[in-house]
Amino acid sequence: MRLADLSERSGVSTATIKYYLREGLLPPGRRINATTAEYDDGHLRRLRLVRALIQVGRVPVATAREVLAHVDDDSLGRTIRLGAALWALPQDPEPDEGDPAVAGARAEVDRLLGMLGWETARELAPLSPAHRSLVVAVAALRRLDFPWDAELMAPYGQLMHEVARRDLDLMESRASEAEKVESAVAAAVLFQPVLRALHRLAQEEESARRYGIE
Amino acid sequence: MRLADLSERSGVSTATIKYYLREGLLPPGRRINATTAEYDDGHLRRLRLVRALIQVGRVPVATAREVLAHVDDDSLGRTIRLGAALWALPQDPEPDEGDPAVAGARAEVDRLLGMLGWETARELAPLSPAHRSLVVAVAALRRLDFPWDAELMAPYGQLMHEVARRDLDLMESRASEAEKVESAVAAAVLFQPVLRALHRLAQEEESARRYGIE
DNA sequence: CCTTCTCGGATACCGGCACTATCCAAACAC
DNA sequence: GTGTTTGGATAGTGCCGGTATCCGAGAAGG
Repeated sequence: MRLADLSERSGVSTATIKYYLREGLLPPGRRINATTAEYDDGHLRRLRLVRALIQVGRVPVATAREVLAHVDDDSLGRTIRLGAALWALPQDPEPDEGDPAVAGARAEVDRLLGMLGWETARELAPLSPAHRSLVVAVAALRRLDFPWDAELMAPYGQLMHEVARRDLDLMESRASEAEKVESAVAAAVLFQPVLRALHRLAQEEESARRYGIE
Repeated sequence: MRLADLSERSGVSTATIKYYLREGLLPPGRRINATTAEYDDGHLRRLRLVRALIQVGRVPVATAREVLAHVDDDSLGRTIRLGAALWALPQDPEPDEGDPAVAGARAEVDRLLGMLGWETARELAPLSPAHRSLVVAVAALRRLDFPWDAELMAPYGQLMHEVARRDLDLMESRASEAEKVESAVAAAVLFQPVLRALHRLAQEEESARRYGIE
C-alpha cells in the first residue's frame, strides 16, 4: 500500500498523512526506493485511531503524539504503558491554589474517593492528572453555586467504575499487546462524546416530558 | 463596580473582559459618563459562567455567544429557550452518509432510543444536534472495531436520563427565569469534565486492582 | 531512449481563534 | 493644572491543524 492508497482507504488527504508522519503520529512506511514507501494494515489502523482521537476526541496533535509514543513503547509492561498513556492525555491548567473553591473541591474529591473505596486513586491523587482535572471541574461548578459534594458525585463515580471495568474487559479481549493498550486509550477518549450526546438527548427528552414540546 | 473592579473580583484581565464585551458574551455596563461604566453582580455572575463555559467546558467563544443569546431571550418561554440554548451548543461535523459505519451507527442509535423509550428524542432525531453527535461518535467507535450496539449503550442512556432529571430539578430550584436556564446550560456543559475525570480515575483504580501498581 | 506522469519528502504558507498590546481622548485625583 | 486612570477602538500575537508548492527520483508508455 502506497501513501496514495492509504489516503484513499482512510479518507484522509495525503497532505494530512504527511503531516502526521512529520509529527510522529504515524510510523514511517517501509522504504522501497528513493521515491516509494510501503504501508500496511497496521498503518491504516493507526491512522484511523489518530483521526478518531483528534477529530472525535478533540485531543491536540502534540498530546496524541505523546500518548501514542507510550502505547508503542515495548520496553514497558502493560500496566505502566497504559498508565503512562492515560496520564499523558489531559492538559488542564493547574488549579489556582489560592482559590477557596479549589480547596473546597479538593476536600470533596478526597471524601468522594474515600466513599468509593478508591484507595489507590487516593494515594496517587497528588500525581494523577485525572484527579487534578476533577478538582478543577468541581471548583468551577462550586464557583457557579452548584453544590457538588461527595454524596452527589458518588453514584456517578460508581457508574464510571462500572464503565472502566467494561473498558478493561474489552481491552483484554484484544489480540496483540499494542492493540490492547490502543483499545483502552480509545475507550478513555471516545467514550466522552458518546456520554455527552446521551446526556443532551436525555435533557431534551426529559424537558419535553415535563414541559411539553409546543 | 467599574471594569477594573470586575476584573479583580473575577480574576479575568480587563483586556479579556473588553474582548467579551466586544463579542457580546457580556452585556455592556450602565454608562455613567464618557469614560466610566458601572457593572453589577449580574455581570460578575455572567462573567463567571462565560469563563466556565470557555475554559472548563471548552466551548468556542462564538458558540457561547449564541447559547447566551438564547438564554437572554425573554421573548421565549422556558422550554423553547432551554431547547434553543442546548441546540446551539454542539458543533460537530456532518456525518459522512456514504460511510457504512455511519449507517450502522444510525440504526443502533435508533434502536437504542426505542429501548429507552425516548420517543420524543426519536421523533426529533433528524433535527437534534445531540442525536447527530451521538451518531458521529458511535460511527467512529465502530470504525475502530468497538462493537457498540444498543444493548451496550442502554445502561449509559438510563444513567444519563437520571442525570438529566437531576439537572432539571436543580434548574427548578433557581430563583429567576434567567438563572434557571443558565443553570441547565451549565449542567449540560460542565458535567462533562467531571464525568471524564471520574472515568479516568476509575480506569486507574481498576487497572491498579487488576494488575498492581508498579 | 525520451517524454510525461506520479511518487514522497521538505518547506513555506494559511486561516481561525482566543486573546493582548497600543493608542486615544475624556475625566477624575490631588 | 497636571498626572493618572478610565473605557473604547484597532491592530497585532502566538498557537495550531492543516494545506500548497516545489523538488528531484523513479515508473509508465510509446
